This record gives sequence, C-alpha cells and structure tokens, in this order.
Amino acid sequence: MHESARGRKSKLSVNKPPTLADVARLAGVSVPTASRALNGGVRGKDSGSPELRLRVLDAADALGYAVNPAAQTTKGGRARTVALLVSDIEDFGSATIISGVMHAAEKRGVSVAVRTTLDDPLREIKLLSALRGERHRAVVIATARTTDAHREQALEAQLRTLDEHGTRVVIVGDSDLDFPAVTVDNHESSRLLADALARSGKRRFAILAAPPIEITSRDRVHGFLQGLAEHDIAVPESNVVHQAFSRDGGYAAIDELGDRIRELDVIAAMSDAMAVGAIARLRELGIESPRDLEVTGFDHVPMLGDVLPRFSTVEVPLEAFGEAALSLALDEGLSDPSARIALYGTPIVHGEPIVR
Amino acid sequence: MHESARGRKSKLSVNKPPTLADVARLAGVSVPTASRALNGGVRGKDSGSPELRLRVLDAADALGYAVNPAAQTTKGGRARTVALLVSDIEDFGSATIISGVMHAAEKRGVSVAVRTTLDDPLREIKLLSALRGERHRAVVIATARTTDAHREQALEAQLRTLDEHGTRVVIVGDSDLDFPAVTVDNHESSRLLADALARSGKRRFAILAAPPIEITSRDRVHGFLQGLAEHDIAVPESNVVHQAFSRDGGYAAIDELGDRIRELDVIAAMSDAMAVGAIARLRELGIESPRDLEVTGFDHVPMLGDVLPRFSTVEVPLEAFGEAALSLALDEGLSDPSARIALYGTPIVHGEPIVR
DNA sequence: CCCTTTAAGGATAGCGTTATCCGACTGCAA
DNA sequence: TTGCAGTCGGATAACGCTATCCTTAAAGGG
Repeated sequence: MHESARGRKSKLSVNKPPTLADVARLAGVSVPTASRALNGGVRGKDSGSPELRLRVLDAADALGYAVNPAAQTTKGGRARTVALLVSDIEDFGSATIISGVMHAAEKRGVSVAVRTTLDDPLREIKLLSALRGERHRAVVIATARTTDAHREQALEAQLRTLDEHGTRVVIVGDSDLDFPAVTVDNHESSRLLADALARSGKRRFAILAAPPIEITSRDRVHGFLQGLAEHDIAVPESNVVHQAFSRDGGYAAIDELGDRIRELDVIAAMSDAMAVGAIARLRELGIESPRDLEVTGFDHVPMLGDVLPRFSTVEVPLEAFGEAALSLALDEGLSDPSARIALYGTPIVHGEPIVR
Repeated sequence: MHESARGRKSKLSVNKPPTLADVARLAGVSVPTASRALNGGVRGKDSGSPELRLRVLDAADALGYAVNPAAQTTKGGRARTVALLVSDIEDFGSATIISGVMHAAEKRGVSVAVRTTLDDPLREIKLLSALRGERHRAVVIATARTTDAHREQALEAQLRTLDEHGTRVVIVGDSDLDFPAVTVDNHESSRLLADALARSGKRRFAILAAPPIEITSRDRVHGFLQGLAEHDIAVPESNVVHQAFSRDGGYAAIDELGDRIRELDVIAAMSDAMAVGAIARLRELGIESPRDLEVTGFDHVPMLGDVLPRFSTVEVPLEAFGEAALSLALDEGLSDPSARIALYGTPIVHGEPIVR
C-alpha cells in the first residue's frame, strides 16, 4: 500500500518525527518513565534512578527527539505560550515591544505568538475569540487603547472571558480596563519636553496628534499643553491637528496646517513617525526642519537620533515595556487586576537627555 | 480546598473554555457530528442536513466556542502553522520580511510562529531541533547565510531532517542549500547602483561590508566592485572595510577607515543600517554626508528616504520576500528543492529610482 | 412489496503527552 | 519470619479533536 511512497531512496518517504514512545522503546522503559526521566519528574525532586535516566536521555539524543508541544497542551490544558497582540509589526513601537517580550519570554522558557490586528477593532475581537481556543498562559494587549466606550467594552468582554478561562490578561498602555497594566508617564514626560522647549525660547507651537479617541496621543497632547501653559504659552485650537498616528498622518497634517506653518517656531508631533512624515512634507515645501522651524517627536526611534542630530523627542522604554508586561503576565502575585508597573519616559531635547 | 478560590463571585473561579463536546451537548448531537458541521465536512462536499448544521453553529456561537488548535495538531499530526526564523525582530529587514510572511499567511489561514536566533549559530540549531517537535507545515529560514561550510552543513542536516518529517523548508536569500529559495539579485542591483554613482562623476570609493563570510554582503560587494570596474574605477583593498552588518558596525567602520576618509567621494555601505552608523560617526568628526562626501546604503528603509532626501540605496522588495517564501512553503508543485523565486532590487540614486 | 443503494449521524479509535493509580520490590524493625 | 513503610517503574486514563467504521433509516427500482 505505502510501497510506492517508500519506494526509492528514503529521501522521498515522509517518515514521522520520533515520539516519546520511540524513545521509550529504544531505552527499554515504559512511556511514562521516559516522560519522567526527560521532565525531571514531578515526583518530589527526583525522576527515577540516575542510570535509567541517563539511558533515556541517550535514547532521546540518538533519535533526535523533540517533545511535541501540541500534545503537551492537549494533555495539560494549557500551552507554554504567551500571545501578544499588536496593531502592526512594521510599526517601530510594536517591533520594539515584541522584541522586549520575546527576550523576556526566552528567559522563562515560554514562546510568544504574535498576532496583528491591523488597527481593525473587528479583527481584534475575532483574534481574541480565536485565542480562547489556544489556551495561552497569558495574552498581552499592546494595541492602541481608545476612549470609544463601545469598542472598549466589547474588548473587555472578550478579555474577561479569557481571564475566567485561566489566560492571564495584561494591557500595555493606559486604559480604563480592569486588568494588570504597564504604563508610561506620557503626560508628565510630554510636559517636560514642552517645558524644555519653552525654556529654549520657543513660543509659537502647533501639535500633530492622533485622532482624539486614542488615549496615548491624548495624554501626550494634554501634558504638552500643560507644559506650555506653565510658561503662559497658549496653542490655538486650530493649531492642534488630528491625523493618523503614522508617517502618512504627519505628512497630511502639514497640509492641514497650511499657511499657519510660516508663523511657527515648533511643530510638535506626538510620535516620531508623524514627525518624519511632517519633515518630509515640509522639505517638499522648501522648509527645512532645524533651520526654519523645529519639528519634534515622541518615542525615540534610535535611527532618527543618528540622522537628525538635534532632534527633540521623548525616549519611551519600549523594550522594558515588553519585559514588564511578561512579568505581569507570568509572575504569581501580580495577577491582581489593579497591578500596575509604571515606567518613565526620558525627554531628549536637541539631542541631550533631560535627567530628572 | 479550592473553596477559597471560588469563594466570592464567579469572577475568581477558573472555569474552562467550552469544548466541542459542550457544543455537541447543547446542540443535541454527537461530537463527531458537531465537528463535521463546523468544518464543512470532509465527506464529499456536504456536512449533514443544513438544519442540524445550523443548530450546531448556533450552539457554538452561544457558547463562544473556539477550536483548540493544539488538539487538532495532536490528532492530525500537523499544525496549521509556519515557523519563521530570523536573527532579530528589531532589525528592519527582518521586521519587513515577517510582515510579508504574516500578511500572506493570514490570507491562507495559517498562523506564523516567529523565532529569533540572535545571530547565534548554536541557538539556531537548537531552535530547529525544537521545531521538529512542533510539526509545522513549513519552516522559513530568513537568517544570514554564510560561506562557513561547517556551519552550513550542520544547518542543512537539521533542515533535511525536518523536510523528511514532512515540514517543508524554504530559504530566504542566496545559499548553497538544496531547498526551495527566494532570492534577490544583490549582485546586479549593486552593480547598477555603482554604475549610476560612477556616471554622476564619483571616482574615489570606500565600501562598508559585513564580515566576508556573509553571502548577502559578499554578493553586494562583488556587484558594486564590478559596476565600478566597468568605469575603470578600482577600490583599494584597504578601502573595503568589514564590520558587523549593523548600525554599530557602520559606526566602527568609519574609525577603521581613519584618515583615508578625507580622500573619498563615496562611502558605500552595503546596508542602510551600516550607512546610518557611518553617518552618525562622520557627523561626530565634523563631516556631513551629502556635503563633504556621500554615504550610500542598501535595503531602502523608507524612513531614511524622508529624512535623508538625496540618499542613494537599493530598494529590496522585502515584503514580497515574505509572500514569495510562503508561496514556496505552502503551494503544491513548488516543493522541488531547485524551485527558486527571483526578485529584483531597485537602485535609488539621489532619491530617484532607476527604471530598468 | 422487497431488495438495493445512498445518506446521515453515532460509536470508536487514536494522535502524543503526562497525572494518577497500582503493584512489586527493597530494607528495616519487631 | 512477619509486617510495614518507602521507592520505583509500569499500566491506565484522559486531554480535545477528527478519520474511520458502523448502524439506521430513507429513497428508489424492479
């Protein structure tokens, strides 16, 4: 029957990976014993006689055995896995958070399943629904949180279910959701950035922000405005422009500002990505950033520090976000919904970090 | 015992996610029938009476059922999953390839497991060994390939085993490994870049490259040198500097060049990351890139095009890499080890793409 | 009206693990 | 010698799912 399949050389035949049963057979022990030998044994501390243990290890090695995590999950009801939800891997911030989570995950021997929502709330819900079936140890939500009550409630319902099913939930960023969260002081570090800019003599500002429902952007705007207000600087309503929180949004925002650009000292973008888009559009209009007016950002994409030497921004410890999130996700005693890990941004003004 | 755990509201109790058995019970059918109803049925085309099918779907919906992929994998012996090996997610190239693979994977209903090797060959082998147990449909290798025979053979052995066990193997980039691969014409597009630079009057070049064993960098260097040779331009051996293929490598390379910098028209970095590091170091030395000499790159990080307007580089279709790799990994008829998908780079000289 | 074909849903088995239970053996004190 | 606690390895079961087989019933032809 399978004669034809295993016909010629062994190259074409699809033989199966070795299973624990193969290892056990080779070592001359039972399957559960082989399992105990490989896993260090749940029984007290030991796992059978050392001699036998060695025989199993040798057999596993000889066969090139690798445990099948799917079977482990089926049996144990829980995967050694953390799911991570981001909007888009290509986004700098997401990529850095992913990196942080993965580094921390490796140390703990869990692997990370990255899923992208592409900023689609519906897709986000569907993904979370699918995650329910995957029995992850935890889910880390690192997508943008909003003030849209309807949307957040739908999200919360999904997360609540996951939590009840034993998958820990962690939120990255500020939100009203009642789950453990990692936050950064967007408001305060933005205020400090504005303060420093005001001190350096800047007076006329425009702000490039995400749509008002995005909490991160909103907090940064508020902090920035407050920092300016402390220097008696007001920003006209029309100088606060809301566009997509991306390179293209920054580009479009410049056009929305129109002629008001000529009367500005600073265009403060609430993300580095927006700042880059703004710089690109300004250059097309013949306006150079540090020369004619100053464009500032937020996030601190390291590459920009190299090519825009006196660029001002706020360094957000995104890599640390990832590690903190995983700590909340996996460490016992931090499962309280009110658990918070607060991190701090570092304003960088004209290339120099501001030490607090 | 767990009285205290399930004490108060149901909030604290960990109930289990619904299984297919729960759905079947609610719908009043057997478990296999529920499975058939949900999966469209393998039997010919149908899956039971439409009335019953609807009942099952309703029940699943009511319970918020999501299939458990681990159980599916255990049963079927194969996961609906593709593993993707990169060196580092934070690296721009890797992030873009991941994005391409994920987008393509979503269309095909498979999910992607990203693993990072952190440029450690040992870790790479260990990871591949673990992947054997995970029964992925395919593995895409997007780490740097080298000319180190020992290292490549160890890799090939691992990949061969995976292949024999039914996990398709796809390589991203040039290599001597006998597996389906996605390639880009590094040599030719590098030659075209050099040609264009020579035509614009540049004569004195230095080259910043990765260590010679890295195939991608090597091909780009060769192409570049050939392009220059066609204009009777020779690059002294000492002007070809080998450092890490990263921002820091570019930075260090400038110091290695030392005083020879003063006599150069172009410093051609074989990656955008190296170019950025070089630009940073040059600025510290008081040398500005487009003004005093020209630094060029390779890869086309979009952000650089915005902030360095007349930057020269080669656009590598990394997103397309991902899609092509997934096509080789999943489409039947492309499993031949000699299958190749060849993609083309687009030189961008002083901000303008060169149309071939 | 009986036999045959087809369809449809249920029963069963098995994927690779590991937790739980059980039996056998060891060693030691009574 | 008997009794008993303590070890250690094997047998068994179960996780959730789907492929395979089997039973039952309905439909259709002679």
